[in-house]
Amino acid sequence: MSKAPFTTVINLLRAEALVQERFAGELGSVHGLALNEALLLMHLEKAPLRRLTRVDLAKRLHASPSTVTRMAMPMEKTGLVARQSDPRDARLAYVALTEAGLTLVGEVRKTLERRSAELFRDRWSDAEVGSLGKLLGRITAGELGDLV
Amino acid sequence: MSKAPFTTVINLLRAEALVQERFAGELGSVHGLALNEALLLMHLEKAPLRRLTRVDLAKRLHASPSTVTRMAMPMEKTGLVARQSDPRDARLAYVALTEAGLTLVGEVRKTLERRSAELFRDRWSDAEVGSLGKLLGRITAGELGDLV
DNA sequence: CATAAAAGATTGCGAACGCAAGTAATATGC
DNA sequence: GCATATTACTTGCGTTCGCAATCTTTTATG
Repeated sequence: MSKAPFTTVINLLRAEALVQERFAGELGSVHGLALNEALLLMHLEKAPLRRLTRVDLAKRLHASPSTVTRMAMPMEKTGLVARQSDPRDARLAYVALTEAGLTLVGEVRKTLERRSAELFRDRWSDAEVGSLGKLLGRITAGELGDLV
Repeated sequence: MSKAPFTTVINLLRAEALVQERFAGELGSVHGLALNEALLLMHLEKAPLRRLTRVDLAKRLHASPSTVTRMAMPMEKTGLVARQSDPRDARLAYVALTEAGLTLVGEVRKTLERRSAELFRDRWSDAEVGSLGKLLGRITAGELGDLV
């Protein structure tokens, strides 16, 4: 019985923690966003009408619907998202990306792309980065909401 | 300018979230531990005298010292860890693994190994799992506290 | 040797989160 | 057609966490 899967999972947890603390700082000071808020905006950007219901967002963010409700509240106040209702189903409350949100998410994406490149700048070949990304993608294969 | 690094980072975040929600449930119901608590015990297990100061634990867990203080409190009550002081430096308050903690962490490790194997059981070759683990390990290369 | 600086640990405070319960609207079954 | 179940969302409550301030102890500096 090999321990390779266990090692891989442990390394995954550690790598994610490192990335999170590397990215959170600049994301907050430059754009005033938490990492989860940035992901929320990026999911909206990729959604068909640039809007998603709270449960759909929750699934994509691996969060609870209540968390999404509370995350959307301040972002609605600052005008990044807007609340939309569905005329055919009054239960639905879409979180919709506004123009301001669309502008911001573009800048956020640039920041994240630059930071991501820095993460692999030393001692990583393009092939290695690509291979890692591909393997990681297979773990979440089948999930909806591709952010890239 | 390629977007491969960005894609890799996004996939890393998503994969970690998936793993966390896959593992947390069983870890809590079977062993009564959160994932972070399990990692804390495993770090102690690998430490020289099976004990670490709170700041050392904080670095290994990517958490703040105050978080470690608060995490250790209930685990001390349940007898998994014990508080030890250093006769040569009265500032230090070690978190030391007890016999009960040592026993538990062994079972926890078995659970995590089994779950990890399940994660890659379908559609993954041994070589792929090994390659993924190796690449992830390079992200956190240089950090102390190997858990495997 | 005295004073300053640094390090480890703890606590108050506020922010973020999940769960469970509750409300409102739609879907399903007889 | 009406009762029941399901779905979407929200809110109360408790838990967890980081930051900043504080205290104690050790180390550095003059």
